Amino acid sequence: LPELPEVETLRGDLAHVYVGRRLLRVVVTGRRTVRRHDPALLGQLEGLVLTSVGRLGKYLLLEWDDGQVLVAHLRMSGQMLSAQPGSAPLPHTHAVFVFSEVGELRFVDPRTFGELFVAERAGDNRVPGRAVKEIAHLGPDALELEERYLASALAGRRAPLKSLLVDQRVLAGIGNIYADEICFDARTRPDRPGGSLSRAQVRRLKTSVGAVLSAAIAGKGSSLRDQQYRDLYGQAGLYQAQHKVYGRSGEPCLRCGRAIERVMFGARSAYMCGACQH
DNA sequence: CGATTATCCTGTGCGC
DNA sequence: TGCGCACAGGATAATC
Repeated sequence: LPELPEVETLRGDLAHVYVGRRLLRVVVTGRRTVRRHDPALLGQLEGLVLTSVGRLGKYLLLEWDDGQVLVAHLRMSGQMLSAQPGSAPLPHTHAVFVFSEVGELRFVDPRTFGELFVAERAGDNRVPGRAVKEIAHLGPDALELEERYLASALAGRRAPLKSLLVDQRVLAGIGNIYADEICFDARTRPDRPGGSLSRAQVRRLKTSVGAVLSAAIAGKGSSLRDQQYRDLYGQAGLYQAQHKVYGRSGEPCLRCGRAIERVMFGARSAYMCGACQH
């Protein structure tokens, strides 16, 4: 399940391989992959040179030399894979981008929740994605989080902290796995009302957001048992070995030894230690 | 605002 | 060994 660390890992690899290369051809075969506009619009990118690869939250922003932006979201099962032209495509390959010199970029997505669309940049482009109106509702990127903003975003909120952390309008980039890991690192219960955190707890939470996400990026993201996250080269991430709570229901807390529990709220679950998270 | 439910979808892994 | 089904959850919308 790609969240910020996985998307950031992919962003770096995409930039490394494809920036400066010319897009020769685009073929979209997925019926649902481009759904905000006519899939044929992707054809407008043919002949352009990729100038940068940005990221806002879990959205990838591939910018071209005429100002267009190809926006991509992997959702649950999307993958972007480099491939040699002529090699056998994986099942569920929905789009293929053929580049000069460096081969193909393939969009593979079994569950078809992922999407691609072309946007026009408009206005402020200092922060990647901010000039794309389709994702204007996103809060600040979780890696750019400021303590003052976090404090104001949580103030007065009765919703569970975890619900706020995974709300992309509040903060962009955090999903189910890292919300649990961040709450554990901050020693804060995920089911606490967001507005109940003290100033010191907000500060610690802010630190944990940065620490957990940075460590996960260093570990090239998390690949769970379903292996749905793969990097550009088809490799699994490494950070799952460092998960402290996610998926560890019943196993001992690495801090205090108490069994990790799984608590439900709404239709979603959270993993936490009932002894050292307050 | 918040809580809840549903929708999209396929691979996996469990119980029987 | 095989079948059926619950489950996984990111984003969004609808309803109360």
